[in-house]
This record gives sequence, structure tokens and C-alpha cells, in this order.
Amino acid sequence: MKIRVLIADDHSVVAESLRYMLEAQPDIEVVGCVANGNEAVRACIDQRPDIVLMDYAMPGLDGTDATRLIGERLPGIRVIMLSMYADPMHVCRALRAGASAYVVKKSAAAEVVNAVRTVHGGRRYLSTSLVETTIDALLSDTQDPFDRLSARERQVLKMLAEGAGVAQIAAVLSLSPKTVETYRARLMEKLEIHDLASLVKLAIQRGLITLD
Amino acid sequence: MKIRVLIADDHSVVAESLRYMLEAQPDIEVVGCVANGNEAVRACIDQRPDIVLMDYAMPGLDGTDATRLIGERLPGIRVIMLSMYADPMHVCRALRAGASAYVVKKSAAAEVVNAVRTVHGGRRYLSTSLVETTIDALLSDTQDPFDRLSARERQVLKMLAEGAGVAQIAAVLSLSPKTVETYRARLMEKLEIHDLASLVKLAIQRGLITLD
DNA sequence: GGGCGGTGTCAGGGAATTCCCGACACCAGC
DNA sequence: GCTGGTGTCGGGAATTCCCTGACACCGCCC
Repeated sequence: MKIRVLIADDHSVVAESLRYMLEAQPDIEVVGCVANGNEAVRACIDQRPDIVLMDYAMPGLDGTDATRLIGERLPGIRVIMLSMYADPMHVCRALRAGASAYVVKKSAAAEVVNAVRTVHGGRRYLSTSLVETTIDALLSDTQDPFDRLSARERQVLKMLAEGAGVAQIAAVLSLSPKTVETYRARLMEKLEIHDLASLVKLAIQRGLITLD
Repeated sequence: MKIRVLIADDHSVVAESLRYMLEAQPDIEVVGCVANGNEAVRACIDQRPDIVLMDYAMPGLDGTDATRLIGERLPGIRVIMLSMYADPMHVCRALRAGASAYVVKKSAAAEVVNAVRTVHGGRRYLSTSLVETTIDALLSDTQDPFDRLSARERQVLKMLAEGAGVAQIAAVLSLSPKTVETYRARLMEKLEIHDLASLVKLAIQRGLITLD
């Protein structure tokens, strides 16, 4: 009896290629390819796969939400999250939603096959490159580090991401530039971010600022 | 004689899966998988593929820059750009850089195979869903400041937006930090941008980098 | 052929900023 | 009452930024 896998990825080229790769394995059978979370849930009900190989980022119902739904309605089906993001925040989000495994797209294709077999055996799987950082994140910080920022820190983060310099922020807030520097250092440490570019990206992701 | 294809994609899972898919075709042979633009150029010199299947968004030297380099040094090799972006701006950038084809990842895997055969036959290929919008864009051809950047400037912009500092960029590109500073100053002047945050936003809008 | 503009490469030097150390006061909670 | 997080600042060294040249190469146009 082969392991029955459903593939969910909005990029058909990728989904179909994964299908070729998995079907080259003697013990794996792909029962279908779908392009978003809704279709994944429906296909799970129809096809009853053993495992869903789920893309993290999809339009509409995304990988995390779909995983949560599948976990509620079809607890026997395990989800392997496939994602381009390697940072612990996304990994934790996926695991909390109920994913049994998380594989980054940068890893070797063999890791996907490993994940399928491991998860089918009832265990969890994490891309080797993620194990350490993820465990650290789970131990040190159960919540989103972003939520641990103080109001001042969040305010400074927003202004930094809008392009303001320390001096400018200090002027607007009527503070010493040194104080603003402290905020910046502290918020960066909390977020484990050490360059302005990543800060801007985070601010966009969190809706603090917009792309206009 | 099979069509010799090189695959360049920083997501190994995707690259290796594409390999399985392409090698299932009787007339196609994959000569290698690489993970960034620099490796792609080097592999082209070593392996002399007929076609490079190139991911558009890669860290370091990206798909467009690599295409331009390949076009200069190895004019016999054709490039098929594989991208998740469907808007005409990205398509035009790729075509101007010398790509022979542009396939979006949302399209069917068969489109990739079609593209390989079409391009090997000396013709161009565009994902069917792109043809109309792309022609419109090429006709209306508006010159925005972003297109006035030189290759070096665009490369530096990308790395800056990825969070690298001047010293780091200089090390990666084997240049004097002073040179990199010049690029930064010039590109900022051309774009009329004077803070890093706006630079990051622009890079995201233009698809040079992704939110991760 | 000779300017001319754009590009790639680099340097000097002062101004500005960041980074890495503290420091102290306040307030809440245990 | 002590401990931890926050808000507020400073010193001084290290680094980066900014501006101003500089020069060589290349393609283009007269």
C-alpha cells in the first residue's frame, strides 16, 4: 500500500513537478494536485489522502488556515508545510496550526521525500537547517516577538520603516536622539533583526506601513 | 540528440522537481541544477546547455542579471525565465535582458515543456495568459527611472534591500567599499530616493526582493 | 578622429550615525 | 524590598554616509 499524497500549491508548474518527483518514489502515490486551500480541504474530503504536501503561501485560503481546517475536520490527515520562508516565526505559525512537518524550498528534494515517510510513520519532520533556530524560538519565546514590543518601540519601528532617521524621530517625539537609539537597539534585539531592510519588510508584513 | 537544459532556482526542492518533470520527456536532458545567477553563468561555461530554465527571483545575482551576462558571453544559449510574477513590467524586464521566453509558475507544467521545445526551435515563448498584456506594455513603453539603472547599480540596490551593508556588498562583489558607495549614491540619485526604507519598498514593488 | 556622456572603478576627509558600553528613575509584581 | 521591564539619557569608539574629485573605458555622434 503506497503512501497517498495530495499536493496543494498555487504554482502549477511547481505542483506538477513535485508530482513527477514523488511518483518516482516506489512507495509514494500522488492522488491529486490543487491550487489553493479551499480546494485542498475539498480534495481531502473526497480523496482521503494520507498526507497533504501544502504550500505555505497561497492566495485565498492559505496553507496555515487550510491546515487548521483539515486538522479539525479530518484529524487522520497529516500536513507537511512546504515554504520558502526559513525564519522561526513562520515555522511556529505552521506548527501551531497543526502541521506535522515544515520543509523549506531551499532544501534538497530528498528532504520532501524524507518528510513524507517520516510523517507517515507518525513522527514530525523539520528541515535540518531549521531544527536549531526553531527549538530556540519555541523555548525562548512562545509568542510572536513583535507583540513583545512596547508602545514606544513600535512607534519608533514604524517611523524607521517610513524612512525617518534617528534625529528626525527624536525631533518629532521631543526626545534625545540617544533615547531613540536605545529604542531602536532594543526593538531590533527583540525582533532578532539587525538591518534596516528587514525591519522595513517586517513593518510591511505587519501592516504598520504600506507600499505606496 | 536531446535538448540539453540547465536549471537555475534557489529553491532546491523546486529545481530538483523540475528536473524529474523534464527528464520524463523523451527529448529533454537536464545537465544540472544550480541555485543562483553566478552559478548559472559558471555552469553555462562548463556545460554548454542549449537552454537555461532560470528562476526570476534569486538571491545575489538574480535571473535578469544572469540572463544579461549569459547573453553577452554565451550568445548561443537561450534563457527561459520562470517567474511567479505575471505583470507586464517583470515580463518586459526579462525580455529586455535577453530572455527568449517567460513562463509564470501558475501555468501548467506542460507550458514549461512547450517553452523548452519552442525556444530550442529558435522561437520565443510566452505563457498564454501573458501575451496580451505584455504586448500592450511593450507598445506603450514608458521609461521609468528604474530602467535607467545600470546592471551594477541594480545589483547593489538589490543587495542593499536584502539588508547587506556596503562593506558586505563590496566583499561579495570583490570591489572597494568606496566603489559600492558610489553605486549607491548614483542609484539613489537616479531614483530620487534618499533613505534606505524607500529603497526597500521600491525593491519589493519591483519584485527585486520578496517579503521573507 | 575627437569630443562627450555614461559607466565602472577608486580615494580623501569631514560629518553624521551607529554600536557598545553604561546609568538612573519609575512602576508593577512577586 | 527586590527584580524586571520600560522610558530616558550620555560617552566614546567604530563605522558609515556624503560630497567631491579622479581616471579609464566604451559607444555614439558630428
